[in-house]
Formats: sequence, C-alpha cells, structure tokens
Amino acid sequence: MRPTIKDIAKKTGLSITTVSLILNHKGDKFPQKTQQAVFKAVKALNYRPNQLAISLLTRQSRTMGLIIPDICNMFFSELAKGVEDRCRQEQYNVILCSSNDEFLLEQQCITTLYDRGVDGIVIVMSAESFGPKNEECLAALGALRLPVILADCFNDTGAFSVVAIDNSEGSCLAIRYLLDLGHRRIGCITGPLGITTNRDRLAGYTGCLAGANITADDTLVYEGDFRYQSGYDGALYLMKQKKKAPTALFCHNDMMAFGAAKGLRDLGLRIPQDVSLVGFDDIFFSQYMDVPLTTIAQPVYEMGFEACTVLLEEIAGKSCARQRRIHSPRLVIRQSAAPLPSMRLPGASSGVLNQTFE
Amino acid sequence: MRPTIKDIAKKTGLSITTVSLILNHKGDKFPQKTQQAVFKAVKALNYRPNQLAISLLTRQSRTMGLIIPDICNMFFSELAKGVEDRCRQEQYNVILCSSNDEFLLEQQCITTLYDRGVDGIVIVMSAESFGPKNEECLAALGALRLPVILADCFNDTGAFSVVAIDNSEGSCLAIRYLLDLGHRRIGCITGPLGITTNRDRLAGYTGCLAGANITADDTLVYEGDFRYQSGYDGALYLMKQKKKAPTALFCHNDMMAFGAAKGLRDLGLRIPQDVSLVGFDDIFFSQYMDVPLTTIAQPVYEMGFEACTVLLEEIAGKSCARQRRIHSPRLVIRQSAAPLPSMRLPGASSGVLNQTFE
DNA sequence: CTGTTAGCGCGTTCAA
DNA sequence: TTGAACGCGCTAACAG
Repeated sequence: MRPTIKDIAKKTGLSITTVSLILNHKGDKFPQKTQQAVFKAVKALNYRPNQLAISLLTRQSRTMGLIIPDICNMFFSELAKGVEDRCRQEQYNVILCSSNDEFLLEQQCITTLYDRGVDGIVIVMSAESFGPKNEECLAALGALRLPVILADCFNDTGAFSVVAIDNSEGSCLAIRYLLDLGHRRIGCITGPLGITTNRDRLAGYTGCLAGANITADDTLVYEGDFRYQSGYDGALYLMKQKKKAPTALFCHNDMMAFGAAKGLRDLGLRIPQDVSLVGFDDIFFSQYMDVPLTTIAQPVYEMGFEACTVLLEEIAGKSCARQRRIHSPRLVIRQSAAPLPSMRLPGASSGVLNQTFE
Repeated sequence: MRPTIKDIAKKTGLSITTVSLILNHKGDKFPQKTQQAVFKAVKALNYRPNQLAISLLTRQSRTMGLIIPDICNMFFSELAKGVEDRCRQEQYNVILCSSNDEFLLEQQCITTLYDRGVDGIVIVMSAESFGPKNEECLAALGALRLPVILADCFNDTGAFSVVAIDNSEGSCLAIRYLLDLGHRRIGCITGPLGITTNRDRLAGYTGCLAGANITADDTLVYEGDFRYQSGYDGALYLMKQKKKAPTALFCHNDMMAFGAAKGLRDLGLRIPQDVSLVGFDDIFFSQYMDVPLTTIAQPVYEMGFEACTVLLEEIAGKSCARQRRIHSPRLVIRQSAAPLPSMRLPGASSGVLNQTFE
C-alpha cells in the first residue's frame, strides 16, 4: 500500500496539517526537531505526495498532451523531444497520443486528454482533419477551452496559437538555389495537396519560378504521399517526359527524395551529374545517403520546444492573445544538386565533392 | 470552468448520485425520462467525467509510464508505438519519459511517474544504469512496488519481468550466414560492452566462430558506441590489418553499419564484392541504402506491445510471477553480403541481385 | 427509485 | 505551534 500523508502523520504523532505545512516548506517556524522527525518519517516510509490528489485540488495536472500522427516518423519524434524537454524544465510531463493520421482516432485523443485534465495540448493535425472534417476537428479542440497550439500544419483561423515554418519560403530557397545552378525545368514531387502545408510549398515553387519568368508546367508536378514509393513513382513519371524531362527534382520531403534517388538510379541517371535533387525536412538520414542530400531544414526540435513555451505562457495566463510563431527554414547544401551540365566547362569538375559514381 | 457532475445534477434537478449511477450505466431502472434528461444535460454542458478524480478514487490511473533513452532513436520510437497501441486497446494512456541515457534523469523519470500514479512502467534502462549504478537503478524500480517490465536490455536478477530478444542467437544468425558464404575472417564492431545486450551479442559472435573451429582474434573486434562515426572508425581500424584484414564485417547495429559502409567506400572497397557487411536491428532505412543492408531484425514493435500486455496482466493481478519473454531475431537477407571471392567462379555472378557498382 | 453520507489524498483556512 | 473542518470531483455504501 502506498503511504499517504496520513501515514507519516501517524508515525510522527503529528497532525496532517503540520506534516503538510512542513513538506510544502511553509513550516519554517516549527521546531527543528519536529521538522527533522517529519523528513525522517518521509524517508523511512518512502513517502511521495500523490500528484493525482494535488492535481485535483489545484486544478493543474502539470501534464501536457501531445497529439501527432505517428511517433515513428522522425519528424514527429524530434518534435516530441522538443516538447518533452521543455516540459521537463517546468516539471511537466507529456502524455503521448498518436492519431495515426485518422480523424476518429484524433478525436479520441482529444477527448482522452481532456478527460485526464491536461493543462494544454500540442497537436499536429492528422491528414484527415484537413478535408471536410476540418471544422469539426477545430471545433472539438475549441470546445475544450484549454490552451492549444497547432504545430507544423494548420489553417489560419486565428482560433489557436500556431508554430510552424514558412513553407512557401522553404520552397523558394530550394528553387532559387536550383535556378542559380542554371536549371530551368524543375520537377516537383509534392506531398498530399489536401494539406495546407503542401499547398504552401507548391505555391512557393510556382511563385518562385514565375518570378524567374518561367511559367509553371503542370506535367512537371507529381502529387505524392510523403512515402518512399511515391517518390520513386514520381521520379519515373517526371523523367519519362523525354526531352521535356526536368533537369532537377524538388521533393516535398526527404523520404520521397530517397525514393526519387532510387528511381533515378534505376533509370541509369546519376545524381547530381544528370539530375539534381533537393529534398525537404533534413531528416537524420539525409546526410548519410550515398550522395548526401541537399535539402531544406526545419527547426523541428525548436518548434516543439517553443510550442510548449507558448502553451506554458497561456497556462500561466501571461498571454491570452494567440501566438503565431513562424520559423524560417534553411537550405542545407550537400551534394545532390549541381550546376546544369550546359553550364559546366567541358571536362571540368562539377564542383561537387566526393563524386561516387564516376 | 469545466462542468462537473454537480453542474449536471443542478441542471437536471436530480441528485449527484442519480446522475452518477445513470452515467455509469447502473441506472437501468430509472425512468426513461430521467435518463434522457441526464444525457441531454451532459450533451448540453459538454460534460466529461474527470479522470483525475476517478483515478484517485479507484486507485487506478489507467496510465502507463514509458522510460526510454531517446525517442528520436527509431528503435525506441517503434517500441513506444507498440506500447501505445496496446495501451489504447485498454483505454490506457502513456506518459513518455526520456532518460537521455543518463542515470540521474532516469531516476527522476521513475520518481515522477510514481508521483503521477502510473499503474505500471515499461523501461529500457539507460546506458549509465548498467555500470556501478546498476543496483541503485533496480532498487529504485523495486521500491515502487509497481508492475515494471524491463525491455530490450536487462540484468537477469529475476526481480522484474523482461521482454527482449536472444541477442546471442542474433549474432549466431549473422555469423553462421557469413560462414556459409565462405568467410573466415569476420570483423566485429560492437556496441558499448558495458551493456549486457552487447556482451551477449559478442558472446554469440565468438561462440559461433568457435563452433566452426575458428579461434577468436582480438584484433578483429572493435568496440563502438552505436553511432555512425564509430562504425566508420571501426571499419577503418579493422581493414587496416593488411592481409589479415577481415573479408566481412558484422556490426552490432545498423547505424554503425551505415558508418562502416561509408568507411569501406572511402577505402575504395566495394560492398559486397570486396567486403561483406551485416548489421543488427533492421531499422527503417536499412532497406533504402544504396546497397540494401543484410541485417538481423528484431520484433521491436511487438516487444513494446507485449511488454504492455505483460504489465496489464500484472496490474489485473492475473499473474504475480515474473514473465520472461525472449523473442527470436530474424536474419533479413538483402544485398550487402556475398560469397567470399575465392568461392566464386571467376567471372561468374556472385549470386547477389542488383549489384550496383559493377 | 432517489438522496444522504463517507471517503479517495491532499492543501488551506480558521480556531484553539 | 497545532488540529479540526472543508472541498477538489467522483463512486459507493446505505437509507428513505
């Protein structure tokens, strides 16, 4: 049986109040002897205050809910790490809930977290919640009357705080880099376009091309699903356009870039000599590809960390206004993109280090 | 303000008891009209029972603690997924705690989970808890008087239930495979040997070689730390043994195998033509390496899932005896290991599909 | 069929 | 200095 404050009161012969006061450092004026006795009993019985009882009393559970589509996705696990690290600083704990990208499961997560009295929720909305169910999802979140922050993906209804990156800018970073390398026909393998994040990335792509007086070519855009296989399929699809085939590929995440790399290789195309490749996310393994991937990095950990900070502030009542923290993505130049062949001097090095396949 | 059962009692004009009874489906005998009124009020006020209060009362929080070194390590995130999925089946939630492989943080996790009244704990012990602090760690866990299960790594003190794989067998699987391919000089890049798991893997390696009448050669073993760089360093170290250099490398995890692959490539050595490579874990990316990695797969998700099942049983009081669930690892044959050159017919195919570098 | 009461473990008045 | 009493939200005796 778990010892309670009652047990240590009994053991010391003191009252519960006395013990409580001393334990909560409000008993400075008690005789040293009394205080010693209490701490000794606490040690002896291995007593620890029951946080459930305290939560009930104080109406604060010091618990944060985290809802993400899939903890096995390294993007989300990094986010989770940021959230957890920030939580620990304030003696908060995090309850992890995976929505599996399903609307129904997500609703269940929301309910369950509310039931458990979390003080706030960090949520990366499930893919399904961007469709017709969008309002329903947002409504469920709003009905909680709890601090909530939308991470990574969101609709800007202004009802909740948000933390994300400027996805359009991320695409621009990639496209401008490829343009500078001389590329003009740049293929794009997108994520699911039902999700605002990906529409933003696509908008950045077309906008940036337009800025260079290149009219977008629909046949150069392939809608993937963020998975390896769709990157592979996308590469095959885009490259089969014969002489109109792109000289560079921009993928909306690194996983699809891996797939695209494989597709290109199966096509007998070399990276970056024949085709340049740029990804998005900079997941852990991108640096370890045989041709290390040039990609757009997001400060994921920091976003998780900051999401939590915002929530903590809302909980403390410091700010009732909705926060909007948009981070800047960053171009990480590695070796998967190179100048367009026609821009290189014949026989000259392409300027890329460590070319593996020559 | 969150509505309580009191609010809905007031709204319906009924007593708290009546409401509680109806809500808990123990009020079949109440007039339909009364029941309807209650449910209507619940809907109207958006009432949900406060789980904290229920937990306090029932002494069950329906909460599971999960302590792992690092959620960003895909091995652990898969484990977490297994735990969470199993938990959801029983309306349990999981509180995630990362120990960062530090003894002190781990202790803090244990305490904090206890404070929050978790019903059980799944723990992957931190690396630091395998040293002199081992007993202290186990003692802290034992003092909880809570169902605890050690996952992945453990010392067989018998005090707790455990779920893991037969690491020695895993090594044997790899070594036997390499022996069958004709390899005799097989290098080994181990994980930190302070951890029992890795000592078991090393034992499997030496034991299996001994079974083939090959005396272990200390110069063929390199102690790494599970990270990419140590795999790289290990490969360089092992291959510099001139004519005594190994013809195959066995790494205690895939991450180091990635590093080793890079090291071999930098050395001008091809995989698998010049050197065969076998990893351990079969993490997600192993299949996507340029030369897909042959490796030993662990049923990680299943282990997390089962750990939870065991815990649930202990919580339900079905079994007081400690469980010991040892799973079998599995050899996943891909393309990074091939027959020893001398065993191949000159000019003949090595029998490996899709050889990329020829 | 319904309401009263007690108590889960704790912190906080308010008297003594 | 200390103890009794109250309440957090809820369930479960036990009465009525």
